[in-house]
Amino acid sequence: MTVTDHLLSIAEVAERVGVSTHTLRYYEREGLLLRPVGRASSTHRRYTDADVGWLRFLTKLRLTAMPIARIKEYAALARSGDDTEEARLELLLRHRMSVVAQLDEMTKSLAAIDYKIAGYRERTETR
Amino acid sequence: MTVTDHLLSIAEVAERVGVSTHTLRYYEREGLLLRPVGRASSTHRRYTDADVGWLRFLTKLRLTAMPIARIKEYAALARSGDDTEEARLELLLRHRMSVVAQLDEMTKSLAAIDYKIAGYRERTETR
DNA sequence: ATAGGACTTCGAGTGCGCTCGAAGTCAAAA
DNA sequence: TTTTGACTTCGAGCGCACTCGAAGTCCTAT
Repeated sequence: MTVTDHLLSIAEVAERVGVSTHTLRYYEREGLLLRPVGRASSTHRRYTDADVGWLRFLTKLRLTAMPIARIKEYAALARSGDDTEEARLELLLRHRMSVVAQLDEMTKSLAAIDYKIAGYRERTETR
Repeated sequence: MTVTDHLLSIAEVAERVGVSTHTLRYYEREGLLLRPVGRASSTHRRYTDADVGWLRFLTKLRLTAMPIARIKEYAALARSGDDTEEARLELLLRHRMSVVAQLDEMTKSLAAIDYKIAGYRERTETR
């Protein structure tokens, strides 16, 4: 918390991170955040830049199909201190394998789709 | 239907296509197939090579996150004859855009994950 | 001071894509 | 011929990740 911290409302964070305010509250309920979100006057949430940074990373994990439960594990490790760094690294490395596999499958599927498209193109343009 | 056709049971198709027999029946119920699956003795399904080919392509559409409903549209077009080829081409082209976008987002996410991994590596290996 | 809108919690509802189970039928091997 | 196990239909159930709505509270601008 330095002087340069912008504390953001939930709506501002939703816009910056690209999810709904409902989803932000859901993630918090599920224990996916690294620490309790600050509150203005003990009710309205106030997010730090660090919170936003983590949420942005979280959305990348989701985008690469990491289940909520796995992200929860990762967040729990991160909350448990520095001696869980190795475990976190291993978790990310395992996830990395899955992402590479997904990219590979998608790329192969794209090739099949392109092949089909080429077929239609031939028959459509020769008309 | 040539002499060289291997008619396959649902279990054999499930194995070849990489989905469960339950899923195969579900796809059929949902109207995702191009034509009625043949039957042995009017009960047990018998799939042709063409059926398997379509199912393989169908799984690639699913793998690239095309919703069941869109696949249903595509199959309906394909069933409606040759004059829907242009419409099918457009559908596939639109889907292609989405696949490319997904690949791009995934690749960017992978970069973020790799960046995080590199950070852990530094701190873990310098110990 | 007051109005209006953004925020709060909490539980319930939704949509998608399967996945399962029951109850029964069929067919290939011994 | 009998048995075993793969097949059939049908409707219901499930898991995931949100998404929504109700009912109430708080902040900001006028």
